[in-house]
Formats: sequence, C-alpha cells, structure tokens
Amino acid sequence: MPVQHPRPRQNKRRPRGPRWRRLPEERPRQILDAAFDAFREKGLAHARLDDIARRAGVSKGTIYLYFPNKEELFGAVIRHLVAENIDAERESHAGPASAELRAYAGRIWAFLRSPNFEAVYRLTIAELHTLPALSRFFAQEIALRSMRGIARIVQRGISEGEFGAADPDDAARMLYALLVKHGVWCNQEVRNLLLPGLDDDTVFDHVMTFCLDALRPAAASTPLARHRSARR
Amino acid sequence: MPVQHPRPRQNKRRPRGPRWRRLPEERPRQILDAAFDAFREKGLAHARLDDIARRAGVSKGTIYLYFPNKEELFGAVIRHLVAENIDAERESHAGPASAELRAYAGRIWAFLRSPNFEAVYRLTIAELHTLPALSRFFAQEIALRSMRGIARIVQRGISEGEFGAADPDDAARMLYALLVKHGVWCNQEVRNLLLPGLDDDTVFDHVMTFCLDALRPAAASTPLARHRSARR
DNA sequence: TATATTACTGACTGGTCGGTCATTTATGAA
DNA sequence: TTCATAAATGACCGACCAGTCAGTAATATA
Repeated sequence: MPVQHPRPRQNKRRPRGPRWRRLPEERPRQILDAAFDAFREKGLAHARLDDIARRAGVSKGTIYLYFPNKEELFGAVIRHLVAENIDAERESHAGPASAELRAYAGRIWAFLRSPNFEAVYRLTIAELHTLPALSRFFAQEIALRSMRGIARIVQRGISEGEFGAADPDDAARMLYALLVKHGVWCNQEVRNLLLPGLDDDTVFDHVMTFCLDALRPAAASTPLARHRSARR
Repeated sequence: MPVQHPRPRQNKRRPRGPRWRRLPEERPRQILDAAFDAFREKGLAHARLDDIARRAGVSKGTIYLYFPNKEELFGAVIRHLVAENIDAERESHAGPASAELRAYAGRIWAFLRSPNFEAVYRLTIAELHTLPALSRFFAQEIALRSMRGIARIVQRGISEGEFGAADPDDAARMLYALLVKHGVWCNQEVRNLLLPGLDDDTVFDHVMTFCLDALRPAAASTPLARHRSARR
C-alpha cells in the first residue's frame, strides 16, 4: 500500500507520522503497477510520468531512482507482466491426446483471456518497431513456448493413431494462431461485430472443434478412426 | 512529383520558374503519401508534421489547409490506404468449392502480404484505443467483408457435398484468423523464429491444407452425425 | 496591365513533459 | 542524542512541436 502524501490541511498541524517512508523493496513493484495502469489507459506516448508517480504514491524523482527512463520502464512493465503469467509446464500424459490438447489449449486460452493480456498485447504490438528486443522476448517466451507444448501433444496423438499424419509444428502454429486471433477478437470493442453472440467458452469450443476436425485421420486408411473426444 | 523548394543559391539569381506551384488537386494525395511514410517509420506519436511537410514538398501550413489536425490526417491516411486496397468482389462460381476457396483466400493473402498492410495493421492496432471509429471501419471493411466472402464459398461447398457439415460463418472466421495471423507473423522481425525456413507460398499452402482438412466430410460410416453448428 | 482571389509559406508561440538535482527527510548505527 | 547515509522530494529547465497567422507569391479575371 503506497504511502499517501498528506493533503494540505486546514489547521497547520503536521500529520502524525512521517511524510513518507523509505520502502526501497516495494518501490519497483508499486511503480510497475502504476505504470501499467497508465500505459494501458494512455499508451506509451501519452502516459505521463507525473501521473505514474502520483498513482504509485511517490514523486517523479523516485521513479528515476529505480528506472533509467520512460522507455526502460515500459519494457520492464511488459517483462514483469509476461514473467508473472508464465506458469510452470504441467505435464499430464494420461488419456487421449485430444483431451490433453484441449486442456493445454485451455490454459493458453485462459491466459489470452486474462485481464492483462489484452493491454500487454496491444502495447507490445504498438511498440514493436521501437523496441525490437521486446518483440523477440515476446515471441520466445509466449508464442514459441506455447507452440512447442502443443506440438508435443499433437506428436503423441499422431504416433498413437488418434490423429492423422501431419506436421506437428504446423498444426501447433495453426491452433496457436486461432487461439491468439480469437482471443484478440474477444477483447476488441468490435467483438460483437466479429463474434456475434458468442461467449468465451463457445469461441474456444469452436476453435478446438475445428482443429480436431483438421487433425482427424484420413477416412479410408484408418477404420477405427474419428476418436474425437466428447466435448466437455 | 512535388515541386522542390529552391535551395539557397550561391549566386543571387532567382531560379527560372516560380518558387512553388498551386496544385490544390494534388496536395491531399502528396500529403497523404508523405504522412504514411512518416507514420510507418515513426508511428503516430513520433512522426513530426514538419517532417511530413518536407517529404511532401510543401510547408507545414499547407497541411492545415487540407487536414484539420494530426489525428485526422492519420485517420485519413489509414482510410485512404484501406480504400485503395479493397478491390471489387470478383465472383467465379466455376469448379469445386475448394478451388474457389483457395483462389479467394489467395487474394486475401496477397492483400495481407502487400507492402503497406503491415504498417497499416500495426498503426491501427496501436491506436485502437485512441480512435475507436477506425477500429470499427477496419473490422467492417476488411475483416467482415472477407469473412462473408469466405462463408459464401464454404456454404456452396457444403451444399454440394464437397465439405462436411459445418457452420459457414465459423469456418470463415477460422480461415480468416489463420490468414491474418500468419500474414502478421510473416511480417515480423522474428519471422524466422516463428516460421523457420518457410516462404510465403508455403505458409499459405499450409493454412489452406489445414482448413480443407478440417472441412473434409466425415467418414462414410457416420453420414450426418457430425452436425454441430447452428449454436447461437 | 491592373486587380482580386486563392494557394502557400515559415517564423513564431504557448503549452507540454521527460529528465535533473539541490534539498529535505527518514532511519539505523554509534 | 548525534551523525552518516540512503531514500525521496518537487521545483525547475529546456527541448520539443502542434498549430497559428500575417504576409507573400502564383494565378484568374477584367
């Protein structure tokens, strides 16, 4: 909880405690949180450092004790948010690959639909040109990581005959692309134009159904085919 | 070709012709082109009107004769670019639906891969928050238009039995999502990370194959079984 | 040619805001 | 209690730049 500056008081007495506290351990976090709020609302260019300082309950100078400049602060905000959203890879080999795939994709979907993702995505895209390092970080830590996870499951499905022949990396890219794009659409103001009357779960369901249809084994060659899971 | 301002000359003689021409018909176009270049390179916030004026071969004041302010100029740039890329809907009902679908998607792909699209997309996303009207325009004129075209073809494929039962609007969304996301990836600096060693045509081919696989009719054993769709 | 009209110019202004730093305050150790 | 030092403040600076407008140049018209 940031220390509030005392408001100018009617009577002249100073308020009880100190005017501010030394909290070197907590400042970075406070500033990052405040900065994210400001960037989310205004974007990098229009967010004001004075505003960020006010939201964080510190003075502008304090920001510069912890971050060298606005751009670095922005980068730190993004990295911080991404890092805290990367959860450990949970493995769960049991059951049909389609079920594992659905569960895995579901976790990606939850991430894509989490409140912060929309802003992180928008802010990052907007600054890709200015901050190429961020782009690389994003691609590595989010996209590639997710796609590798998907590909592993698809690979299992193929070798166990549940899925038809396909390139697992291709398939992973497809599923991931569908998830991200639909996630973004869900967040847009024009959502109702693009996804009329569909709620999050339904959208996810459609994506999964489409992908599992694409991964179905070819009809003739595999008689015990179409193992496709029951949909929840 | 914009009229160049005469450089300061060593000898005092005035250059031959007039210092500038009145070209009220051509100014808007010149300014839009110059502005797009500037915005593409620097983004809305960092592009300088003095720079745009210089590139257009006019003075800053002239810009304000044709556009009320920077933001409106930005909007006009985007609308101008989108408008000139919307080509007339060409119909071509001949042949199998899969071929027509491939051709139609190919035109969308060509648009997505055209040199200007990357910049338009990035700039628009970045300003969605600030300029919601632009977002709506974009969704209507690009996304929805394309999806309707796809859905029409998918519908034909379904009724002719070439595709299995599916919701044409869903399928259109899927194909369109895959095209856009892959188009964006192709444009990114990290392309080689995400699409290692794949050229544009190959990427397109993978997308089409995946979608056509998903649209395959169900195996003969269960003729009408898979009739999901019709949710809403 | 003279005059009116329109297109255009570019120096200027006023407000904005990232970044600085001399000063003040908190805090822990002596 | 005193002192040393780290932490924090906030007034200030100056670069920046969108937008203005008085003036000038080109062209149309008489």
